Amino acid sequence: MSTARHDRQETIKKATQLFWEKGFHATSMRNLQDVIDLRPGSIYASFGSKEGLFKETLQFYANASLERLAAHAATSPPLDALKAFITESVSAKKGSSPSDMCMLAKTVAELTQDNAELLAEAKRLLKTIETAFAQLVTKAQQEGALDEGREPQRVASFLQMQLMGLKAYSRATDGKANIKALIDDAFASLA
Amino acid sequence: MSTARHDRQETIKKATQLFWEKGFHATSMRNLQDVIDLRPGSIYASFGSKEGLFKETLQFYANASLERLAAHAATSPPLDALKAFITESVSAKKGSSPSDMCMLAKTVAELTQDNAELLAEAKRLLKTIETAFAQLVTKAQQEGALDEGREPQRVASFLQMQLMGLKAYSRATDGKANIKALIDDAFASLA
DNA sequence: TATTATCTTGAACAGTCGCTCAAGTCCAGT
DNA sequence: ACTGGACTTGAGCGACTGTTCAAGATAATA
Repeated sequence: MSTARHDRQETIKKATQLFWEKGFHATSMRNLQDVIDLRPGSIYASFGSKEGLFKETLQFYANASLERLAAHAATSPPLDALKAFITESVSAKKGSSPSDMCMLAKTVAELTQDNAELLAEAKRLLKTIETAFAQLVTKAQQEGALDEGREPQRVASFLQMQLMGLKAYSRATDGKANIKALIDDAFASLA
Repeated sequence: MSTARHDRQETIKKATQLFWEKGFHATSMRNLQDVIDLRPGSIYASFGSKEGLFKETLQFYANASLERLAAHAATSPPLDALKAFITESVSAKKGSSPSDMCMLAKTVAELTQDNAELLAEAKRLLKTIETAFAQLVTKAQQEGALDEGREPQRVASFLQMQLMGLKAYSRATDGKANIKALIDDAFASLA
């Protein structure tokens, strides 16, 4: 039975914060040791390598995103849930989240085939989120809130692309741009 | 009376390729030495530091982008030029450019305040490109190709955001997604 | 309390990082 | 051909990288 003296989930959470802020390469194991308050031996016993730990933080991040989306979907109609999720993702208050970027998109941007497994994992998780989008779009169509002629997968692609663009753009402009207006423009084509 | 034995522009070009592909942190000075075929002493005499060289590659990249846009604008109506520029930027054949991402967006995604000057420079260059977009939008309005009610700056923001999203999304899906369709969707709201 | 199994520690490893500088190479002017 | 000055070279600097492992600390069982 696991009798670890440190909470694994809590460790992953702290590591996620740091990796999300600084990216994979700019985060050193010594940074991590300080932040998660564990010495190398423990980290390597738990996660095997820097890559192993990073992979778990990616999954942790994606999971948290899916849960946020599900929470919106539980209380709002599908389209409203999607818009609320995207708005919340993009316009999170400065400082409340480690980076203005989506951690998965940031990872895909940063890594190359030198870290093929991590790159593939980030792509896979993005696809998972997109699938969740597509399911909500389908639900919206069944409820009559959206034209049935549109292919759900294509709409989901469009939304995912928009979300990536909005977050990247928001970061590039220090959030000074009129993000709300951009989101409205983006959703206009769905109305 | 520059009598340098190596062409400075050519050096910057090669460095741009490498930085664009691997990003700032993952590119080591030893990688650079091999690719641009210069020893440390020469590099530091010419560029001062890794940061100094990177800064020049950012400017080189932005300049090349502006020139591409100008070339389209010289032979096509403004809106067509914009769409052509974006299409070309996003759907460049795999392998022809070092990364599927925009180098400036990639840099903004990667860097933090630990490299404040480089981060600021990348943001500034993105803004420069956006201004060029806005000028073309204004021209389109003067020629009657676009509703005058729209604020050019807002349209330019929207386009910049779309471009960032398209490139990031294209990278995340290995170009397997129907990018053409996404571009059409993006431009649809301007028609 | 003694024993055992598990978890944690931190010094140390080989390798790489960005960078410097004395020595060497090259070429223009005489 | 020779000299003077600009340019290039590459060994090597101190600091830092991801990682290992023998030794120590801790909790559970007897």
